[in-house]
Amino acid sequence: MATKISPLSGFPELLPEQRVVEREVVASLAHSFELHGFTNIETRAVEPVDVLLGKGETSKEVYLLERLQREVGETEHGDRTATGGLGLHFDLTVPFARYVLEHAGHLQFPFRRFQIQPAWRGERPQEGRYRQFTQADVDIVGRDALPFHHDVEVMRVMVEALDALPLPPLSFQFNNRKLIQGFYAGLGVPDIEAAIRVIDKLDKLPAEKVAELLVSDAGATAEQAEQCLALATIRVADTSFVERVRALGVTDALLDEGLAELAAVVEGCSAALPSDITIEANLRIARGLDYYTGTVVEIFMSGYERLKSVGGGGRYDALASDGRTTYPGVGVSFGVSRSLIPLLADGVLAGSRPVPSAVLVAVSDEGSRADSEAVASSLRAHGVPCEVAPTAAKFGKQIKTAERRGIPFVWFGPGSTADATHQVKDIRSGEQVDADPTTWTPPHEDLRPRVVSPTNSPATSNTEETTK
RNA sequence: GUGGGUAUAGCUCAGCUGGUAGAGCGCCGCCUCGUGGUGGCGGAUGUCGCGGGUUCAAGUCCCGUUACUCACCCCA
Repeated sequence: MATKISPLSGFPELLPEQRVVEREVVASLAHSFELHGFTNIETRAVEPVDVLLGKGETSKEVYLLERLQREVGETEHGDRTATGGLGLHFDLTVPFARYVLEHAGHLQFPFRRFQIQPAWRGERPQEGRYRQFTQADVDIVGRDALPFHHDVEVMRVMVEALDALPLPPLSFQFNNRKLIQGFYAGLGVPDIEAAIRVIDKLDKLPAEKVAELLVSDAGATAEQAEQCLALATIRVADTSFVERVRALGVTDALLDEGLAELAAVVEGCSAALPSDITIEANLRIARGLDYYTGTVVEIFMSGYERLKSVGGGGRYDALASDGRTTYPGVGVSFGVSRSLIPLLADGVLAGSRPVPSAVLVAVSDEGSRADSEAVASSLRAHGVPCEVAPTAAKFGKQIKTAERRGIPFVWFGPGSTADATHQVKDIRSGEQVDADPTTWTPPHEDLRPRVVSPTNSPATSNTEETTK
């Protein structure tokens, strides 16, 4: 009795041609991170529930693990949360914090690592929001202290890593928690935390409504609310925000520190290579998560603003703590699934072919299959991915087989050609030439499947326009 | 979790006021007896999501259910 097969909402699966894109992107990210000396780790898929729920983000819909065969003493429901039940991690930061504590004795600090793994959240799926998704995190964590220059460094690494990807133009929007907190403190806003949460709603609520909430929730005066909004509307692509903030007339030591840090981050990231990536100071960026203590960033993708951020992160002075030692960290995360799956669905990105083979070696008749296998071995010996035709069908059919699989070349051995030579045919152009199986190699761009942009969507044409 | 929409061939979908299922694309074959793509001709494929009800008769109407999907909420 066959079980009914149907898609599972929120658990996307890619076809081979799309998977080419994801693999290419992941490989490129890993390469970029490694260029900067970040080491890779992979943490287990599960964490104890109390670890998962410890870090403020209690609203996450954690998937709990349950075995079909329960062990003696295990209860059916209810106290799993309290008694060390297991759950799938919902991000890579919480497992990383746990990993740092667990292995602190074996790590060198500052510890620089990247992690590209799936995470799971039981929330309602939507475009760009899945129940299983892959993200790429890069972080630096120190013991007791982590100098500020690492904030600049890690953000720059992500700018460079994303700049190397074939994505629509991205925008990194930075802010600094010290700047906001210092400003609010200097201004005399009674409940700074509440004020930050309210300001974070600026893109959903109109300014007047936010001003009202600042008064009602954060205890601000109307004048203070106005000043908070004035701060939040500052958004510039250089360090001129410093003067604009000063012009608001608030003075505070923490504010000064935040201004200096944000300026350093904006300057440091802008100094990276020429690119399609926009760097901005956007003083309304707050990030709801309350463990951020300094630099904060959100990343947006041109043409895909509806996805909200495709990445984000920042500084957390207490990423992890074992009671005696505190481990501050700074890092940023990029949503691989969130950004790639919509781009694949829209045809903005695609794989050049669904199979690795660059060559299909034709088979004249089943009696000579070994000859074809030998040709394939010669090609593989110098790194040309290839496969042998599945049947000794008519050559026209074998060529069609190659075409359907996106394989650009068909190889004909001596037994198949009029003058008994080895020949290779580019089935796109139809050109067929003599070739030596021990040395022939396809053009570099045909050697491996690669990422292509099949449609001229708004997102990709923006790429051309914004290139200076 | 709340509200809306949808469910028919591998894919995209049509199928009116009920009368035992269709198109395009794709696929296979032939025209062309070992070098594809264009063209022509021919062919195969469906428990019409699932369960129940009304009816002489249900893809179509009613009820239920499941899945998918969109919006709200929240985030990568």
